[in-house]
Amino acid sequence: MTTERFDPATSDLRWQAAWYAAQCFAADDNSAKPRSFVLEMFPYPSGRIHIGHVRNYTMGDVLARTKRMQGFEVLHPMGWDAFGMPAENAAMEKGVHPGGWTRANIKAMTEQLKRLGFSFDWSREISTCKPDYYGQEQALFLDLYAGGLVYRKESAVNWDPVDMTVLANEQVIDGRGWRSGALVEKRKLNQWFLKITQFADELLEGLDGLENWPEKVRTMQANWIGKSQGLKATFRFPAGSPLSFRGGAGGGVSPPDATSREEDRPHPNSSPETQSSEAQREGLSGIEVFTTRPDTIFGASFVAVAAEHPIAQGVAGNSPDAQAFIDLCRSGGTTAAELETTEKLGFDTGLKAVHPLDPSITLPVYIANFVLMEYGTGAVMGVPAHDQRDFEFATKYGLEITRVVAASAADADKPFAGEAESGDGVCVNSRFLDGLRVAEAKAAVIARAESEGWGTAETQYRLRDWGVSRQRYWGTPIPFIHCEICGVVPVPKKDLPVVLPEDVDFKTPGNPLLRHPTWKHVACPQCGKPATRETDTLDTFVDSSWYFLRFASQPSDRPFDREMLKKWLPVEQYIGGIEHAILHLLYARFWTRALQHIGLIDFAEPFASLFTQGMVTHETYIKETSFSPDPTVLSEVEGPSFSSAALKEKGSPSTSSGQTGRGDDPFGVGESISIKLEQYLSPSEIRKEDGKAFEIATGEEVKIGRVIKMSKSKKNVVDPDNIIATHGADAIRWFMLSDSPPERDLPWSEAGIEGCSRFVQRLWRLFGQYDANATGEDKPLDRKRDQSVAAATGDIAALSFNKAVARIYDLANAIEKSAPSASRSVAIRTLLLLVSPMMPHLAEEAWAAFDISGGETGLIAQAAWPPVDPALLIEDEVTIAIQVLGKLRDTITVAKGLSKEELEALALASDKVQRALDGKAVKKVIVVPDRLVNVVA
RNA sequence: GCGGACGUGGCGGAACCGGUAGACGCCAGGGACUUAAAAUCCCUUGAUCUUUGAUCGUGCGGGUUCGAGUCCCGCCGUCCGCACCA
Repeated sequence: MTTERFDPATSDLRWQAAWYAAQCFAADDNSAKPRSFVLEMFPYPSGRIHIGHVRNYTMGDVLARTKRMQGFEVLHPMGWDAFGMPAENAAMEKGVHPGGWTRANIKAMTEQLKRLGFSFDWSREISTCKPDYYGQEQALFLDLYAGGLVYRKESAVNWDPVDMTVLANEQVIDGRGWRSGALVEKRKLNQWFLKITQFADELLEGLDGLENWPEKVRTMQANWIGKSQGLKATFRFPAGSPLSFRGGAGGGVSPPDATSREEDRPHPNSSPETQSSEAQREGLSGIEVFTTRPDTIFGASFVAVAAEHPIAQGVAGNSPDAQAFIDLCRSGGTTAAELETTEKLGFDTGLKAVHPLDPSITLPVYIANFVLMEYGTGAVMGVPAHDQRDFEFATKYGLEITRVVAASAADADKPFAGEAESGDGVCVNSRFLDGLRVAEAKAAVIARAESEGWGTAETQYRLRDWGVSRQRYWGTPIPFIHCEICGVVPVPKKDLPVVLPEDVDFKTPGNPLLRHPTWKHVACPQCGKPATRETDTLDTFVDSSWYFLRFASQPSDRPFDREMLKKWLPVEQYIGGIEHAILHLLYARFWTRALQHIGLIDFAEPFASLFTQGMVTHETYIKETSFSPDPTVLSEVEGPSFSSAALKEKGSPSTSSGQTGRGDDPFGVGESISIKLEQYLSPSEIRKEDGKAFEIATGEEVKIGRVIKMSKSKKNVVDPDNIIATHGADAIRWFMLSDSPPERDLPWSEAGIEGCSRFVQRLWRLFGQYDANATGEDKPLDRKRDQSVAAATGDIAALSFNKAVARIYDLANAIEKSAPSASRSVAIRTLLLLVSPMMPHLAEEAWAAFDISGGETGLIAQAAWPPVDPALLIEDEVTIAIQVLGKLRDTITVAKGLSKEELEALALASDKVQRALDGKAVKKVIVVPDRLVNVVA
């Protein structure tokens, strides 16, 4: 072997094999050492590892390796989130089996991960698509069912009539299925739900204890749960004015939809069944509203209900105008931009509602387009003075705007500056509430409502129960059986796992489980009569809601070993992308609490610390081609096929202004039009020179675009395999840790990876200078060494890898500049240990090749982390900044620990200080020992 | 609209608790070595000026302080999340 250069191509594989042979990353359940569970979010086996994975797993690996060296028993596992739609799409497009496709991807990606030298305990590998995993998931699902946390109900879903499947909201684009392009229908299907709302409060309050989670994630989850407290109040209809639509000419519109709201979001701690009757009653005697501002109740000037509200439906039964208005509401868009500009519209039903605190006041009842059926009671009291939406509505329809909250009593009749005032203040024009602060008034109104029986304190959540049914093949079969006699019957645990049949076909759209000739036919476990299996499968987010438990223990006969979980859980450090801030992390928290609730585990929160890493970004390369269009092409430019092909119109006004320009002068009679086509080029098609980019094929300069997340459509992706082949695993790992703080985006660059590669070689040369027999002491280098260890250790613990990297560069620079000595050899050995978690292959190679191990046998992966001598951390000399009036004028290097008087004297003795003082009298001198002296003149 | 994060050289970014702004890396420039190139090594590198030194400089405007990138008040901008949530 030559020691001239480090050769990753051979070394990487050699040490990966050595680690495997020594089993040095297998976590010992029975170890007496302190434990650490380091976990990165497991990947979906899409086919190839991408650079984001590399960043994620490098961070976790550095942490895991460092912790091992520091004497921890580390659990650092890896697995596969292996169920999901891409496998089925591949099946449909390429005619391969989802299972075969997934397993092939797992195999390929496992090789890629191993090639990067990650210190995973592969003996604990999990694939969620294997029956030994999803079978235990079915068992847990049954346990949750037994614990009352699983229920079934009819619910509206997005149904793609072409693909014959349910689509998630994110998969519906402009009302069409993302794959088929078919108009999506709303369908009512019986679906399985998990009662996450029962834990809404717990999940919210639990966030306070998650101090080692990013504030951002905690905030996002809190917003998602969306707790708001207020009053649910009934505004009854006047006596003697029964609702005309009840049983009236309008065809007896009973309010069947009255139940829809409650069905969509069952209230915490109450079953869906009790809610519907409650809701039905509500439609009769009055209108139930929810408000977070009961203090403003005397400012109410109308009541508004949603278009889907039973009262609106009832009115529509008698009034074509009302029906037309409801239809209008439904046609409105729901995108942010549309909502921003949509005018508040209402339809006066002619109905009146009585103010609960003063029967002499009656309020008009409107159907309004801004009231949502899905939230609260689907009806609001309109208080224009203190709610912006109500304000706009009242302004449009000439309704009264009564101020009931003001800065002070003196402002009781202050006019409004064109908008509602939603802030704090004191109540005015509010009778018994006058003078109370908002918070006091809220309590007073609620108390009154409860004592008089027209309302109750109410907490509303934005969070809905978690619908887990998917009409898909490639997922965990929901372990239930439908029997005509016995109803819905759980599969007995002894019959688990309910295994997915392999012999399915994807030639026709829809769920293959539904069409399978035999699979779904079973005997009812209760009565033994012919019955059918549930053919829905579980949302894949269920799979990832408990996989961390399975990593800690994998008994074959139950989901986990409770005692083993006590040893390893919660996960000490979880690392993954911010894109999972809500769904995955909320579901995993819920699942953990649910398991604790039903008594299966002993902790409430799964992840003690969470770290969300930034994305890897890359600049884009844009080739602009101009051409003069003929009319047929121009018309195509407007079409979706063109605009979706990464094309933008820019530059010339006639093209960028689009429709308007075209209307009166379609093709720019007075000037020639050129359209700029923008086409993205991939980094491999580019050569860079002096900060400019050129297309290799043509030599033409191309525009360097924004640095953005790597994506196929922008072609700004780099393939980890190519980088490993060229530079080795350590260089790419080093790049992932360098420069950018790990929570921020990391811009990938060719120059950057080359720099990393050079540093790998530079370290190799430096390690080659190790001389076990060198003598002599180098005190400053000793100090530098210990300071570097102390700092880097802290930086790694804080996941500030970029800072640890800077410390390592710094130490390497210092060693290179130093003369041979025993200190230098110790420093080289220390440096090697410090970089070993980051560049493990180089470290092992040098450890062995240059005999740096110094008597320690075995791998550097098993060596001890370098110790720090606290005495060496203390400098004996310090550089003192000398300021005059806060401006730096001089620095002096003195022995540490000089007294204030000595420092003051030294500062005043400085020529530079005297020159800056220019004869002015010194008023006072501020001395910060061992830091600075500031002379104030 | 609500919530959150951020704003420092050509670039990525350092800077403990208010105490020498720009560590470390990249890019760039100059030099050494070489027949040459690569590789490597050394030096320079915030701006300006009258350059042994001075002035300015952490998005903008104020303030507190002996001293502010850091604290306070008011703006501007960028990014992210949520959104007619009553």
